[in-house]
Amino acid sequence: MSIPLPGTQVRGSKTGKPIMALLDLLGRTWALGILWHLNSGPATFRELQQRCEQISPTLLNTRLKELRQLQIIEVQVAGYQLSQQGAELFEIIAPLGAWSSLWADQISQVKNNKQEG
Amino acid sequence: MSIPLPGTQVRGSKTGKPIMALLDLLGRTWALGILWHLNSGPATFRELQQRCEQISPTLLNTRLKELRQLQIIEVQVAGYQLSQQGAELFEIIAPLGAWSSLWADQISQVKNNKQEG
DNA sequence: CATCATGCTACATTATATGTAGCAATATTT
DNA sequence: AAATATTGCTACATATAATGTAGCATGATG
Repeated sequence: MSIPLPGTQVRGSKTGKPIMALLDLLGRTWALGILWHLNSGPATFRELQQRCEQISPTLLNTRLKELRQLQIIEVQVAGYQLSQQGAELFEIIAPLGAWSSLWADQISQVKNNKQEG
Repeated sequence: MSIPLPGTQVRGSKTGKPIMALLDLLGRTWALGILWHLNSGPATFRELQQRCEQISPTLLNTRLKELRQLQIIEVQVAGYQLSQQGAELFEIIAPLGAWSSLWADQISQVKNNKQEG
């Protein structure tokens, strides 16, 4: 898959708008997950693999290349880590954690009500 | 693809944590895009297709089913629209718009510097 | 110099996405 | 009321992406 560089045509969108490039990038398997799991600190390739529940090395490497080229993550002695921009991006999506818990409660409630009624 | 119901095993993750279900869901092609484009108001199937740059009906329908089952969007007389929960989810990701613009600027700067040097 | 860990690549298999055609149902026009 | 148009979608063939396992090259360690 080609890198969703803002300003260029990306998967599913022809407009070149930055938001579309970003949504393409984040819409790829495990992209959000890698971001999420990198927030807990730098990690080597194999450790990141573990954090991401044994994601296949093929996919991990593909996503890492994309995220590096787009300057969301970077490599330092400590291993892969969020770049400054990546950290800012994480701050935006951080509330998804809390939201997802409420959402899970909500869905199970509805399920249970349906079972009861 | 099976529906990433929080509490169950989802694509790429075995833990069942709500956040992993959510990241799986949002990580599917056009899921974020549909959310994004629904924020501008309810839409019929064909109008939503247009907003999403002629996304194929097959994929649109697949995503809509998932998002409905997970109570992020709902269908009313006006067509498809964000549910209450969906609107809250949108509020979380809304800042991605501004972030992506800064990001695009940043990336093009670096590109230009490389060309110059 | 043997052993082990790391960061990957190769490759075959399976799962997803894309794109076009078109159908059934309802709404609209003539 | 017959013809036409629009809508919401399904079917299906093709193309693209993800998964999973094996293992190689490199550098560190005993």
